[in-house]
Amino acid sequence: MESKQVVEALSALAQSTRLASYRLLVACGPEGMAAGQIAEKLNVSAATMSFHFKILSHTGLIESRQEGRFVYYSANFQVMNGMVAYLTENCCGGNPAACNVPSNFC
Amino acid sequence: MESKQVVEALSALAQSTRLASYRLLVACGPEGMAAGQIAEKLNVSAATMSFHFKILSHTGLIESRQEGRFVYYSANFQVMNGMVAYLTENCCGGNPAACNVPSNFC
DNA sequence: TTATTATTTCCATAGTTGTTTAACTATGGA
DNA sequence: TCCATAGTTAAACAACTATGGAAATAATAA
Repeated sequence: MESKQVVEALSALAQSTRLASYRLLVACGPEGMAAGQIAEKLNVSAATMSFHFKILSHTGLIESRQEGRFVYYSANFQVMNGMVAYLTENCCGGNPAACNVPSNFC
Repeated sequence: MESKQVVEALSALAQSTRLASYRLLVACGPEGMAAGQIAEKLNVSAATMSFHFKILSHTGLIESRQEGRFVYYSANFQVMNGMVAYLTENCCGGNPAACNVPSNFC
C-alpha cells in the first residue's frame, strides 16, 4: 500500500460522521445497510451522507450495490488491513520479539 | 477510547509529513529522534515540522523530551493500539470466528 | 405514463488546515 | 556576557472540507 492511499484512507476515517458510518458498516457485515437508513441513524441529511459515502467509497473502505430503489453500502476490510499493516511496519525498531503486530483486520 | 479522540488521532496521521514522521519514530523505537534531524530527513522547514509535532503530541501519538539543546520525539504505541481496537470493534457483525482482530499494535 | 421514493449532484456558505515568514525562547560554548 | 544553534509561536493567506437546500436522476409502483 502506498503512502498516498494510506493518507486518503486515514483522512476518510478522520471525520466523525464517516467514522461512525464506517463502524456501523463494519458491525453490519457483508449485507451492509441502505444509505437512507444510515443517514437517519446518524441524524445527517441525505445530501451530506451521500457526500461522505463518496469519499469512503473512493478509498475502497466501503462498497455499494443497488437493490431495488435502495443503495446498500458495506465495509470492505482489505483497505483497513493494508492501512494497519502500513502503520505497523518496522514497529519497535525492527525488534519483532517485543511486538504483537496484527496482520489482518478481519 | 472515545470517538472524538480517535478522530483526532486519525486526523493527525492523515497528512503525508505527519504520517512519514510518525512511521520514522515507530521505526526509531523508544530513543526517538531529534526534531531537526526529522525535519531534515523529510525536507520540511523547522517551523512546519514543529507545527506537525504539536498536532501529533496533542493526540498522544508521540512524546517529547528535552536533551540539551535538542528535543527528542518518540512514538507512544498506546494511542495507536486504542485506535486500532476502536476501528475493529464489532468486526464482521459480531462473528469472531471469521475474524483475526489485532489486540495490540506494539 | 404519472407519481412516489431513494439517492446523488450542484451550489453557496462557513469553517478548517498547511505553509511561509518573521519574531521569539532556550541551551550551551567561547 | 555574547554568539550560534535548536526549536517554538503568531499572523497571514491560499487551498481544502463539511454542510444542507434545491434540482436532477434512478427505480419502481399505481
